[in-house]
Amino acid sequence: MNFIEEMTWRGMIHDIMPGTEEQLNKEMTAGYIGFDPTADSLHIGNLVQIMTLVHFQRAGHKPFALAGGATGMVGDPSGKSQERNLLDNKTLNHNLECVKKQLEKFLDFDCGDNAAELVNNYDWFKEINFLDFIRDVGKHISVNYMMAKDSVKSRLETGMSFTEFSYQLVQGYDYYWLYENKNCKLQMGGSDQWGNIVTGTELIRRKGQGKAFAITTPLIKKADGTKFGKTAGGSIWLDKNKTSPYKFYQYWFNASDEDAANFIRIFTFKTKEEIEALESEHKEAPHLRVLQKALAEDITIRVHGKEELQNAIEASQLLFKKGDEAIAAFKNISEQLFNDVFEGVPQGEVAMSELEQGIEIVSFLTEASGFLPSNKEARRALKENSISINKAKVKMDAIVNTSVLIDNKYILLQRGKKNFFVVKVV
RNA sequence: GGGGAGAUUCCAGAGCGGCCAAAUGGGGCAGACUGUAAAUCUGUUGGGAAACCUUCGAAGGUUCGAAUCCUUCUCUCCCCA
Repeated sequence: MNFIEEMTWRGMIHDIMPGTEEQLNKEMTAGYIGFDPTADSLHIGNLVQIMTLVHFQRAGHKPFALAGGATGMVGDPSGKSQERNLLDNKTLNHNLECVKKQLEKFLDFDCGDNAAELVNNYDWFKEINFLDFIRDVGKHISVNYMMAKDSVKSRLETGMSFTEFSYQLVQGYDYYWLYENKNCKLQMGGSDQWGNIVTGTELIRRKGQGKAFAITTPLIKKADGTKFGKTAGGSIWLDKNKTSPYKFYQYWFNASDEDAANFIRIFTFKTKEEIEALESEHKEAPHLRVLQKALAEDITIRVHGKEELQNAIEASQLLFKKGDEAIAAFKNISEQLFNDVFEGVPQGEVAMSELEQGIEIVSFLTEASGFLPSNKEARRALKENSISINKAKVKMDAIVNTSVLIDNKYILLQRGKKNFFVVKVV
């Protein structure tokens, strides 16, 4: 199966420039995707592009991952309704380093002819001065053409700086440069990048008299219409310090049936047969969530490794066990495992001396442990019957004392099904 | 430079000088139903046990009383030059 076929059945192709498939079938082709250093970590939205590059490499082509040291300084207006604030150089460089490190984890940089390469567009842009750029590059692209782009058109009402307006030319030049210097004939990216990519192929056609191609991936959507990769707490990051492996695992595990079926095609390398088998298994016994499980395991292991996955699974099992079973499991846990398992779960501390005297539930939930922000919130939660201590629901008038200690050290607090909090007694 | 519009609680968006901690929708959280799913229904969504306290871009002022009136300032948007 070739690259295009692979991408097609996985639902990862949104738009493709005519002639692309012929080019890919003809020879080993170099292709690239750009990543902007807007944060100090990539998030799971970028994972689509990463997977695309990996598929590309697996199909025998040569992938380039471009870190946008230069484009990051300008700011891509695509999909943005407002002018963006520019990052200062220090932040930008820090972000760039972090992003580079993450990208290196996914691609094979040492496999001969089609080994992946990492490039930074700042390396060629730092040599270019403004006058040369507007003479040699700007001359080939008309303002009319640039204005016709969606990213520009949609901003005509609210306004847009010259800086952001120029963005497509800067990105276009990247493509041109890679075409000239690395024989790169394909650029891929999210569907919002189509305009920018096409400016590049246009530049290659006019300035380089060459032919270059483009593929975009669809914007990933969830069935309920909410944004993919975002939770109330923010993005799901690939950096485990920003999103713990436990949370990361849980994000995928909690995917709806419909989403899980789409995600497993996009974010794993499982074959069509494997996926279809999983799907029918899932249909037989939906409550087992085999689809979500397979999805979550596959991605977590690739991003965080086997060990972190194990911890995430153990934490999940422990936290979602029912009643006595959970407590039993909890009691047997070693301190080491406890720390690993609950790394991503918020924690607080309470003094043993206080606990011995007994603490009224409301103040235990707030001042003593720091689980909930205010007494009012605590009362509300108790009224809603949503608070559990060690998996058992508690009432408004409860007094917390040493009798609820697990292993003489911990208390597991919980609000609702999914919000956990560990109190360590010191 | 000239003219106009606006800034409200997480977001959008109402808001007669007293009955406004502030309508409504969205989002969030929780409960029921489940499968740690979706859909649906219900409750809740500044702090305080309460009296009451702190909030409606900022600072002053008028008033017994201001998110609502006045002054200045800051910021945003639109139109004209």
